[in-house]
Amino acid sequence: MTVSRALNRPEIVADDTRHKILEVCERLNYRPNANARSLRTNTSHQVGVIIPDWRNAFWIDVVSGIEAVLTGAGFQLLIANSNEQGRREDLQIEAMLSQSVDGLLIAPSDGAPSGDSLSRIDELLAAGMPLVIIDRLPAGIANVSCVTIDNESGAYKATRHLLDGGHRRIGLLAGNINLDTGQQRVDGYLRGLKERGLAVDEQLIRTAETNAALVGREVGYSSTLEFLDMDNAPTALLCTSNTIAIGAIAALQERRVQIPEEMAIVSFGDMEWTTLLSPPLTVITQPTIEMGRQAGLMLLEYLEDVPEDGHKRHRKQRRIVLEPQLIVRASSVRGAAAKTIPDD
Amino acid sequence: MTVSRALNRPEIVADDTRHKILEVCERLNYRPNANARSLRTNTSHQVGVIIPDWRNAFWIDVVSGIEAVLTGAGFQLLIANSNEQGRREDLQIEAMLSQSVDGLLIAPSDGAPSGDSLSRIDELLAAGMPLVIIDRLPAGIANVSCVTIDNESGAYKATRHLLDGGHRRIGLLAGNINLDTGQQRVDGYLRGLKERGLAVDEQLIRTAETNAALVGREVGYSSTLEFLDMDNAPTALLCTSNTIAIGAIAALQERRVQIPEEMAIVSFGDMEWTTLLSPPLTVITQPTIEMGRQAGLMLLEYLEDVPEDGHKRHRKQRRIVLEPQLIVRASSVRGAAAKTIPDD
DNA sequence: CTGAAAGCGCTAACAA
DNA sequence: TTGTTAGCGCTTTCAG
Repeated sequence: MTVSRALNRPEIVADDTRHKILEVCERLNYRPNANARSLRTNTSHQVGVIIPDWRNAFWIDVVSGIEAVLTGAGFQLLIANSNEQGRREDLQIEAMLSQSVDGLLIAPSDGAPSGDSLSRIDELLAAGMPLVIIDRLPAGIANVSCVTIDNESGAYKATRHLLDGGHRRIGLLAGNINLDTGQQRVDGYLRGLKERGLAVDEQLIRTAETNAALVGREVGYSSTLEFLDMDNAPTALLCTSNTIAIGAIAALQERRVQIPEEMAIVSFGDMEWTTLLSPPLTVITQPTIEMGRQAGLMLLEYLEDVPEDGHKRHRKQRRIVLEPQLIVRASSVRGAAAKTIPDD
Repeated sequence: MTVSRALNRPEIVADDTRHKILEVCERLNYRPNANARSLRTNTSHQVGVIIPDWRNAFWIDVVSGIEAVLTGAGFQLLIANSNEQGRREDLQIEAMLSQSVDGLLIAPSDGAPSGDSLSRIDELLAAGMPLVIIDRLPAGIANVSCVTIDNESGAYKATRHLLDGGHRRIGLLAGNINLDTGQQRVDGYLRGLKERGLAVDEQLIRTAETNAALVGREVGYSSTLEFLDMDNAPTALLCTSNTIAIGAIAALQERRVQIPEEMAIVSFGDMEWTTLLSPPLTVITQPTIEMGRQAGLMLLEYLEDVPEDGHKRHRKQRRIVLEPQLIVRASSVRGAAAKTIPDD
């Protein structure tokens, strides 16, 4: 039918024909079938987004950034939660390919030591699928475009801030160091210590097996209790995630440890409630929404880079690293007013 | 090809043929095209979920509940965020129908006084589309299955709790009363007062135009300041949402008002951080995940009610109302230990 | 500018 | 048990 033309490129159809068609469509409540169109054109205007944990506000913010960019450009989002399980991530990639998504935004899960989904990601790249990796960059994959946050820098800033406050023993509640993001935070902490010529006490570094929220809380709680029981307890705590901080604060409150007098505390991730605590929490804010936006924009470039020549163009790989900021509040400084530390 | 058979109903295919087929599929990295299948079978194994604000943990929890049930049953979720805008909601329903989703789960937005999406919902029902409404039930629609929370009861429990604590002037920071949920919370508050024969002071009831998170915070903040400036200020606050509570607490802290001595506070919605506040926050917990689960299960019933007779079966409408619980913490009682008030 | 024909990848129905 | 045919609703190509 000419109907298709009228709907897709109205300009090449005679005015009155077009009006007639549109009117009839309206009356019949006609709705084009997206599946048929996708089948024919091999394009779906859908983009798959795979995140490891959507109960975590961090990821929701990232997705918000992605959404702002991508739905504005006419794409629909298919959002999947891998739950930090490589197997699930794999299945979800599979499902999205079946839906013939036009592109993919993936934050790789920490699971799957099998490396299964890593090789899948390589396959995707080889096949020319528009793909941008978010936040985490597993060691195994190369030549991929990504948007990440400089975790090393964030941890370094936080550590330096605590050292500047006179702390010499800083407990590090690191998350999952199997993740590059986790390891980088440890690195930043170590750099801070090294810069001041301080020795590293391995006992002050605690890690977790996974980034799952519940586990984070539990690890924050129990590790903090262990710290408090040490002969030579730390005087400051650096929590590498919000959930860890929640557990840590719960432990401190339970033991009636004064913050910041007896224990200073800094955490990754600013939340709406961090200013409500007594004292308000010093944090390293992560540009989550911005990370999503940038990743969306980057993907969009690939998406709009139409393969006119029949097959996938060879694309330049791009990397963006976003800088986190330290926001100093009372939890880490005696009598301090809140202020933002500018970037170096 | 017989391939289709081997993949979909392996049992009706000879063993060796099947093995051969599967092996070849593996080797070629074959992936069935979901669009083609949907086109042919008119079923997509996709379910659309439309929520008003995914930056709000409330809705994310609801979606988690839905996901647990539906992905377990082999359905993929299409999640859309209407941002409380009726127009967007409308477009999203439209888009989902285009994708030929098998069913729809909708939390209607408070926008669109046009009633446009209301009539759309009626259309969907008339067309026999499996549909379950979540959390909110706009006045205009009838004969629809839904899962909601008893907001009236929640507000009533909270009010009674405060009255039992000796409070006689309770400020109500109501959200958007254009929403049935908002109005019900006001009703529960009024019932509490009435039961004790107390007069209602309209000045103590503040409402907002929308449920957007930022607005909630702002309204909580400014209304609380106004309360504090009254000659006859309330001695207790009932916040109908978390975001409102955040604003209210910020205002109280700013004015150095002692909680609960000078102002008791109760809020809807338990969050991971509510116990970290000083004092910990008394809340009405809403069974969000359970609401999602129940809605998912309800939809699943419709989905599995296969239209063998060729067209949509006339289905019984069902309604589930979930009961919220009051968790008493120190923010509403002097020197109280935390405890849960059992249902009546 | 509009119509006709073919085919995207799949499955339902029927035939072998 | 397997192969064949047709057609889901759309767009593309080629004729009119």
